Amino acid sequence: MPRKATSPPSGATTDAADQARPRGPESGSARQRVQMADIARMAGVSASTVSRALSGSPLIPEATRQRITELARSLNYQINVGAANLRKRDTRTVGVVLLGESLQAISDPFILSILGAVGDRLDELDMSLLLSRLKHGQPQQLAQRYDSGQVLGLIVIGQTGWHDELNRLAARGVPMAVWGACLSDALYPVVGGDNEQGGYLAASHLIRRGCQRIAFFGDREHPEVALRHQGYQRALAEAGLTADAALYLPYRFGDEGIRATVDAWLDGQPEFDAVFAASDVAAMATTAALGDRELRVPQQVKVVGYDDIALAGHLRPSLSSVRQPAREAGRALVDLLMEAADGSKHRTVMLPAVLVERESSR
Amino acid sequence: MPRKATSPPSGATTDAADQARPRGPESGSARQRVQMADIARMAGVSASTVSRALSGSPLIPEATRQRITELARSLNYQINVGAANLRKRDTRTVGVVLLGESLQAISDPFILSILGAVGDRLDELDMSLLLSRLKHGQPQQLAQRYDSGQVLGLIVIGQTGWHDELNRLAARGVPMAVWGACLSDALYPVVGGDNEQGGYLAASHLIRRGCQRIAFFGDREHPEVALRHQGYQRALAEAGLTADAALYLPYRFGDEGIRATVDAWLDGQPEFDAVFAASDVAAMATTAALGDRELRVPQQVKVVGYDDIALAGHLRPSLSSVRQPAREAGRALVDLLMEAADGSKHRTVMLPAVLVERESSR
DNA sequence: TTGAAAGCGCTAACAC
DNA sequence: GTGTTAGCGCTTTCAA
Repeated sequence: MPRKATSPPSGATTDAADQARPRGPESGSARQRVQMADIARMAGVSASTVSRALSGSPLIPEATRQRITELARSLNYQINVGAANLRKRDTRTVGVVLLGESLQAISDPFILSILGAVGDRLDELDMSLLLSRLKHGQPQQLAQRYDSGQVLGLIVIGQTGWHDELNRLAARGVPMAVWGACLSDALYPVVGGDNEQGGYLAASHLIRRGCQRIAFFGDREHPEVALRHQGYQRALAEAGLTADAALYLPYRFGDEGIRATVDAWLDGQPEFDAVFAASDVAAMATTAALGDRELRVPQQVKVVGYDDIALAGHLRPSLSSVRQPAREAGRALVDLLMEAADGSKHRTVMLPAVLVERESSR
Repeated sequence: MPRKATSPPSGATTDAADQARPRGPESGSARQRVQMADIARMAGVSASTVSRALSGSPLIPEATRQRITELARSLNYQINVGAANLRKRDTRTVGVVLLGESLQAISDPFILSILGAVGDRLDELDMSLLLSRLKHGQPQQLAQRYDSGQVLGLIVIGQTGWHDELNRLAARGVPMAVWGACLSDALYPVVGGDNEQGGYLAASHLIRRGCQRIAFFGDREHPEVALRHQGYQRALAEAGLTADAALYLPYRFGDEGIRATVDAWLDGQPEFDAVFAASDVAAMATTAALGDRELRVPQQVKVVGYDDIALAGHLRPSLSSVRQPAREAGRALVDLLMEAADGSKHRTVMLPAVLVERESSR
């Protein structure tokens, strides 16, 4: 009986090999996957040869390589990544961890655009992305994400409240890269925007537009926001203005109750002519709250947000914002992680902040 | 020299075990991870015992288990998931694949909220999430995501243009669950909103508000959108209205040029008094375009979107929208996947559509 | 150029 | 209860 090259795993060559491979205990049906030994048998070579052929080893002559590659493709064979990783003591999977107050922290569009950019870069490098979120209160979970050996390192998005744990990991030699503020005592590689400059740009722009009493919405406990606030203060100082404590409204990123926070603040009848919010989501909530009180944006109150999320241009009025380059951020995070994995000394990447002027501050 | 129990992996018991484990070829430094054999040696038991203890086998007496667990914790030991998976021929990782026109499809907030919900559910079940995106033109890549053996199955978000490939996978017995429309010939488990009902709710609401010429923005080539359009038509028919072809504007989800599309349509001076958009992002772009032409929402034109993204309530005017329950969707997707992996017959989950009335259609 | 054999870190029969 | 042994699917010496 003729043996077709593309017949399912079975065409054995020796009696010993002829016995059916034991089926797994799974209840499923077609769980049987073709594996390297099958290819080897069908190609009449050893598994080593198949392995070498598939990995493009120069030891294998082109003709053989072609034949084996073709056979593998026709069987839809894919190397078992787990087994290969185990043997090679290596993996091309990166752990991406979203840190936040709650699991819903994923809701900020900007965080997502960074995630997307990291994913794009990993795709380019033919690497995989293992995603997880962590909320406060379980610092050791971060290490576990690495210690279980599934990933070559961690890309961490968000650092507030995790700085110490991140330093601990870095000290242990865990390869990683963090999106956040460049804290002076960070032992880990950081990618972040130029927050001080961003704050400065936003505030000086508003001042140039004639604003004198610029409110700041954002939590200075948050390292990135603290820097934006410094830039804001620098711009005020340059203009001979001083920051009024009554114009500082702290709120946390991802806070669902942002609208209520803003409303409560407005109830206090503060005197102000502009708002600089530390995120676009907050700026949107603010604009909505102002509108409900018949305060016109930008005529009566000018608003500038932060991040320049994709939707910012689709708002009415469109939202002025300080752009953070998510695409570059993603690339830099991956690249710094790879450097860390190679054992290079850690470095920091600061990305430029650019003010995008739109209607809300016109 | 005294040997502390918490000293790093070394404290050997026999001469043979005393030789240092070979270091990997990695250039990094502290790559040496503690592993089961180390724990075993230090606890004076065999690796099997450690394995059993750590996995909570009833064979191991509580005291021993405690002792081993404690030792493992003190060394920050984590089981090597890859090795365990290989041996158990099992994995607790799920592949989540975002399908889209481009890799940037991740930009729609609603897709993200589903991703978040899937992540939450997987967390609850102590499973991991391997994320990847796929653009059109490489159908076989979807299968590869599974065949490489890293995941127990796939959760696929988006189905437009992939239906055949999805059916092919399902026929092969690949465990999966898909977010999309419940197509009649789908061989795979689907979770989706009640799109027909959603379209009906939106349109009949607008009609009740006095609208007569309701434009529909969305691509009927897209199965979910086609259903929403059917519901829209049903509502019109009930009211004795007919859909005017001039009031149909197709656009693709994730299209960055949505604003331009809407502007071009408006340039044609269409006669309309309402817009029902198949996504909130499109509804936002539409509202902005209308505003730029001095068309007041909702006074002159009422707008209803779809998805009820978190930002919808923060807009000015706040956006009426048909809510799709992302949280339930995520849970259902994971649960259907688990059923599929268990070999159950595939079923379909349709989630209710709820109209959230806000200012844009008041 | 190729194959045999060892072994990555773990789990599960099977024996004791 | 516990240890010994075999082996998950692959890669890589080493020898031919």
